[in-house]
Amino acid sequence: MPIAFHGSKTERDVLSTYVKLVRASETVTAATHRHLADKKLTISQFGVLETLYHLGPLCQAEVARKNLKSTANMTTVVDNLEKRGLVERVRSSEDRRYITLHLTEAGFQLIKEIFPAHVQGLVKGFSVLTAEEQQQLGMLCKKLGMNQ
Amino acid sequence: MPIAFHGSKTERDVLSTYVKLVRASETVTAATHRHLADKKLTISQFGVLETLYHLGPLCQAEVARKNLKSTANMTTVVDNLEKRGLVERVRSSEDRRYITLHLTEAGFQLIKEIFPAHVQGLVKGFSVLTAEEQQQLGMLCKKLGMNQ
DNA sequence: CTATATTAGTTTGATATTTAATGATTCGAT
DNA sequence: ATCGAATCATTAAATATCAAACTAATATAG
Repeated sequence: MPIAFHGSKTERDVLSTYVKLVRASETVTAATHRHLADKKLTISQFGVLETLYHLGPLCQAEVARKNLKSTANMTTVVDNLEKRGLVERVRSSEDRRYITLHLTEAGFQLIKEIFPAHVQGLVKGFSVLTAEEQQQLGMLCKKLGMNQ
Repeated sequence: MPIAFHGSKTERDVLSTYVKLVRASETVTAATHRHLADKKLTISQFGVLETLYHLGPLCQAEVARKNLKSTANMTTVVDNLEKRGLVERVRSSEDRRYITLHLTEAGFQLIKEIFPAHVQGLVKGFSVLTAEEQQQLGMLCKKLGMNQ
């Protein structure tokens, strides 16, 4: 017995918009990260490498915040990147609670090599929208993301 | 040594829009699903219950498709829902490859109880946008999601 | 100064998630 | 009628993910 949702129009509209938002995000993400499999990188690992590539050495908690992840999760992801020799952990001498993450030479070369394809994938994924529509989408998403 | 990204304007704009899209999706999702912790439900478990609640009994592969997940993942999530007595697996007699998922009475009561709060959370999350902006956002996301 | 609070990182325990391989079943084309 | 392709579900192995509890280090209030 299917139970159709009989909320108000506002509620039905919000549900519909929400589903579209999540699907758009996940569809574009899946498509643009598909090429990462070739390099045996997960999306999370790519996120860490990209963060360090563009922002330079950062402590784990900061990388976690930028990637919307917990510090516990960051421990695991960094463990796996470290095993592969793509990042290095450096304990800070000023404040010994902090561990600064650095790209190794191998990590730097890898992210430098794959980042352009990532950007091209995004450009292709967003090409169904005009520049103006993309700008509009960004503005609306920014409002949503800043909330809470 | 931070490496600023020096792509074309198009590339920089796409990257910026993409980050906002993902953040919007994850921010709204996290906020609206926070109350699930009270019921010891994960987001994925909620997704399955909600799908069955609104569409009626479905086979696992169908539920997986609607939630953008793999069938292997669905096996795990359903295992955990079944352990708690919230769903039942029924092997189809017509085509014995299929397993139809049914909400149990307990599962039905649970999703019926928590769904309104879920919708209210979404309404609140989206309230930073006008109805027209939400409609616009949905339209743009739909285009993105349909691609690939 | 000392007690308390806060912050960074880890560990543990549980669930999620994917890919690849496998078994069971059905479909389809010859 | 049968062989091969396709589909559904499961398993295995690896990684991800979070909350909660914990350690270590620093900051702050009294």
